[in-house]
Amino acid sequence: MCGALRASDAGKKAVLMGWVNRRRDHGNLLFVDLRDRTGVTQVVVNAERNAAIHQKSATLRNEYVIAVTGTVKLRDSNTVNKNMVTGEVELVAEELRILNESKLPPFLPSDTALTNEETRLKYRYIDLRRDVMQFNIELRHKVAKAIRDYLSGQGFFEIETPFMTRSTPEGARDYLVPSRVQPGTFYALPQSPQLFKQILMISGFDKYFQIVRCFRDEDLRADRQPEFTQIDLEMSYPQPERVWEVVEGFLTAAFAAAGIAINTPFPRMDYDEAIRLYGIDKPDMRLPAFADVRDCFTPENLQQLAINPNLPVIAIRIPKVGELSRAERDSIKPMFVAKGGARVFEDFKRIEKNFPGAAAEVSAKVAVEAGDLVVIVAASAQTGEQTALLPHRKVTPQELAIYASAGLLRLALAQRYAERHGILKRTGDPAKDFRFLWVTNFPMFEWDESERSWMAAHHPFTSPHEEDMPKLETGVESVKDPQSELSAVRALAYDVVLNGTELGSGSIRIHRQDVQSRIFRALGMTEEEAKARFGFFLEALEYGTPPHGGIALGLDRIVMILAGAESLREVIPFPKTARAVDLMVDAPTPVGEKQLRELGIQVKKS
RNA sequence: GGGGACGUAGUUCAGUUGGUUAGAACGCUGCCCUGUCACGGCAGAGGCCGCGGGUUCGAGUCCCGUCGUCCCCGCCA
Repeated sequence: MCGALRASDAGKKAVLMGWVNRRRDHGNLLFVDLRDRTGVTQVVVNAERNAAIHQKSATLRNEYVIAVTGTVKLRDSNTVNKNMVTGEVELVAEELRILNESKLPPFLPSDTALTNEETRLKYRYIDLRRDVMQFNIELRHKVAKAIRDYLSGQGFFEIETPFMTRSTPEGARDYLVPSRVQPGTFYALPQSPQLFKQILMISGFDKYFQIVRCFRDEDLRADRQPEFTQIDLEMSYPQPERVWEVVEGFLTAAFAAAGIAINTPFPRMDYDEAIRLYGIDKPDMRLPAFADVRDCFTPENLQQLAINPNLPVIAIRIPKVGELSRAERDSIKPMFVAKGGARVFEDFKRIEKNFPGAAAEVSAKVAVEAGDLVVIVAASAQTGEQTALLPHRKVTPQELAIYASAGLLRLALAQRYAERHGILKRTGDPAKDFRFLWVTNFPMFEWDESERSWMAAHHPFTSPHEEDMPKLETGVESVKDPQSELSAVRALAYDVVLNGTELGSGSIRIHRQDVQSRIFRALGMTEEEAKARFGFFLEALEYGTPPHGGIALGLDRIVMILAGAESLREVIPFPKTARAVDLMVDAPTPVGEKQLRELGIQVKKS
């Protein structure tokens, strides 16, 4: 291979095949950098030594595919290229075959400037030849293999589940596949193999995993593709800690495959605590938590600052930002996403000037050091009285609005000043800091204001905490009652978070049919509705279901972080654009009348 | 569904207040060159300024619409 030859190979015969990466023509002496996925080796063609090959080599162009037979030669010391692993040797061409010519590609794999994504995606096969993409795809393979090997070693079976399955319209929108044999009916592509893996537990395969494609018809983001790969696993009889142990085990193996050692066990944090300290359920632990500094101010201070004294006053500290100009400080307010009466009291300098006592206490509480940026987020004094909405939550909706606003600002500030403090820098930084975290004890239900109803926060197969079970028995009206005790039910659910990215989400499942029915009832589903949607599953639960639980992690996201990439598209060979289009194959497309007729489908002409 | 950024040569970009023939670098083509490695030198080709409409004596530049790519909010059990 083109990355294989070393000084120790000098004198040997070798055959290299690959692409012409670059050609340097010196007249009677010509160099060809020959590239394959392993690297680049310099081929030398000398007119004096072999006129026929020299003549042929003059016709070579970038991206031609060639085979070169020759002798490996140690380079003279003054011509060694220290930037190449093969730089101590070169291949002296004795035979040259042009295996295929190439049109001039729109961009070259060896280009240093990155072409726009539209062109890259249209000519993805050229783009994938670039060494970064070759590295990322190889990394993806290594990570997936390490996980497979680890889980197999732990006694897990990899078992396939159907791609053509049943639509269960909850959660994300389904991709649908029309049935020809039964016109008017549709399969759905799985959003996750959730019910199948639970049924595999009922079937006696007590440790299951699958590296599996999942599909969600929702709008895309840099870290969200409509089809994506999950490391899906389920096991019988686990405590949450046992699932976490397995995940920590395969992540250790996966990161080791990328040459990175990580520490286990991962720290754990309650959902409520994550909200209070970071304003988000997937905190980035590389940055300091924020602090409630309400007590640092006197009631008079708060009044003068027009801050609501009954709600948290959050101090955000971003380390090592350095002195900010007046203009920079003024620009903080516009980047703020305000929720529910939250405001930024951005000019901590002004607070220092006008309220030196309070400012000193705040500085002490958040442990300010020279060059740190401190921003205060609080509710304005006009915020209404705390309503009794969700009285059973530890964090009230008004408090949540402040925490969430502060959480968004914290990340926005950290990203803006990433270059200065170096903490969130993703690319080009070899010394990477990986902070894993288990977030646990999520609420079982979330209040959906538009539906005026409680919804399952994770999914309806998640087991509630044993001691919260009685709170499910609040009557049929409770699902429509924002003040019902449902708000206090905690789920045996957990997320694994890395540097502010949700890597995966799992739970201990419900294994008793009566509990499952109670959850459906609590969600306002009648027995008939539940039966119509999940009848097969409710029935299966009745035939000796072992306690079970599991998790699913996003493989693409893991590889993205390991690759230091900003987008999933950098670690997926054939990704889709923000409008869910494949620019290379040009999908989706309209289909012909005949195909539609066979499926019994009519398309509305617009 | 909403907000923002961008679209000029094959590629990455520049293009002033609306004003003559739209530029640079890389790439490409030809010629020269025996130690380069992002080789070098000389010469050259290459443009529907995303598309459509408008304003204007005159539009890459201003206005309206439209298409595409990217980022964010909503959405993602």
